[in-house]
Amino acid sequence: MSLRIYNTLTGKLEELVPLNPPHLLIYTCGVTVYDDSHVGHGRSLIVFDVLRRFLEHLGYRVRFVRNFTDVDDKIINRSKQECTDFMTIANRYIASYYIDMENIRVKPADVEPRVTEHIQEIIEVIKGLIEKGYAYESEGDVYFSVSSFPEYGKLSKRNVEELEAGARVEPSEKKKNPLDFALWKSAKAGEPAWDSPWGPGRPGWHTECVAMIFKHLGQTIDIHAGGLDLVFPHHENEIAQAEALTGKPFARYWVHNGLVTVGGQKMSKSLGNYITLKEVYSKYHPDILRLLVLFTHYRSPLDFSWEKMEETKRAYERLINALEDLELLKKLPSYEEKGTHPLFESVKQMEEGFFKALSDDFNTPQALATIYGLIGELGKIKNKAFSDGRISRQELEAYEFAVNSIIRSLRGVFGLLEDYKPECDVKRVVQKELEAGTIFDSRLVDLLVEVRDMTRKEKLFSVADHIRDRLKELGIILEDTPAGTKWKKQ
RNA sequence: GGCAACGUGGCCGAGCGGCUAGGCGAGGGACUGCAAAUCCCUUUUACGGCGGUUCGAAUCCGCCCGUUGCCUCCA
Repeated sequence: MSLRIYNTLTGKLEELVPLNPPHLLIYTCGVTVYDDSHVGHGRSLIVFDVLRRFLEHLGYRVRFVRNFTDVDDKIINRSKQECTDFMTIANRYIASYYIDMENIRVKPADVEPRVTEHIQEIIEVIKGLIEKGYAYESEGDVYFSVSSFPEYGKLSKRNVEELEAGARVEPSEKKKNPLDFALWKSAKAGEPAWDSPWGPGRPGWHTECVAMIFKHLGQTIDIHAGGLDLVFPHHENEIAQAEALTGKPFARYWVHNGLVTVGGQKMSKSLGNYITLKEVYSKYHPDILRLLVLFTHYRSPLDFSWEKMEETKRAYERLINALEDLELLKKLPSYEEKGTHPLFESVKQMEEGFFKALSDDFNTPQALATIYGLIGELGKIKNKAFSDGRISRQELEAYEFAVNSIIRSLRGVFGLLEDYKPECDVKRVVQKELEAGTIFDSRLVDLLVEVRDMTRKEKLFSVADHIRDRLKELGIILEDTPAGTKWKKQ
């Protein structure tokens, strides 16, 4: 199986053919570390994390690089506000980023380079561009000359004349052309600076990715990924520099994820409508954000709301219930039945559908639909077993087979259910909170459930209901099933 | 203004020439001591508007309307 994916460069769906199979080189533009990451960053990180896992699943030997922009105007401004140096700010938010990534279950990249550790490589790229006549020095700055690169605009489908007409770029007498962009910025007083052939200064934004890709991946990579808002000018400018310098294609496939909106408007720092990842995972299990992201096709806009988080949470609970119910079904008396259960075939179809959907432009919503189709079938088996008060061995085996298949698919590729263990999940969470001193011991809940079951057998329902009500006030939900009482948090 | 997307049933959201996507919500039923959970049934001209191509269009083409993104830093 291979992947057909939309390439921004060609505007078409294309079959992914790596340059040197089975090796696959992926670069994704990481974050600028001047503040906490928000849901918009989270979506991009989750999407490409899952894409990477899927490609690994397909058998590619993926080398995945994601950078940190750790020096730029916003970081410098922030450091001025706080009367500290830019590195303090960068290090603080890199640490914050790692906490976020752990909490939303995004795997670390194979290489996570920082701009400030690649100044020399960046200078080499700029020197090369000047030598070849694509860039020029001007009063300590260095600019890329857009008019020297005829293919400029090919990624974002713009032409230079239109850009010039609508240019909102501040006119600068240092530039020959308003569209020219800075490769090197001369240092102003009090700003971080590195020595260079053009005097002290720091790199412009777009060169860093080129230099880091050359160093860690090579001159031509397979996939270059990022948010849709990076297409222009960032990725356009990367292509111009890299291809001007090497004369080779820079990236074979350009993959961009759609943006996160709030009330239809782009989530962004400047609009102030952002929600940090920390706020999200302080309220919800990390899987729920992942599920929300994966329920939308990666190229569509995703409108974030807390209502949608609640909806997704309910959908997630339905999934978890279906998995957990295996343990309840095991407690029922079983009997022998002839033949193979048809569910085995459904599981096979689900798995095929799941991977087929992902192969078709990474259609995660379609892949989830196959999973939920199977969950419906599991519900039917459970319903029948509970009303019969028993289950056939064949059904139980088929159910377990299905559960294992769902877990394998969701855990391996989607990065969901990482901490899921049947029967232990809720208790583990409660135990964690116990250690934090915010809740009681799960063994005490077990005890109360046991006592309540005794009162129910004696038909002392008012006592049983009182226990259930009081536990509910404490955030513990009891559910009576034919196979016994189960409890969960919240 | 230029460029690029998008407009699907109560809401969200796949599909992109013929075959019930899926999720959430709502109503009814089964089950239950009562709940919860679960399943079943219903939500039976869903595809912005108007034309066109076709045996057949949500799906292709044209125009119009509306929303958004990019054109400045941005995942």
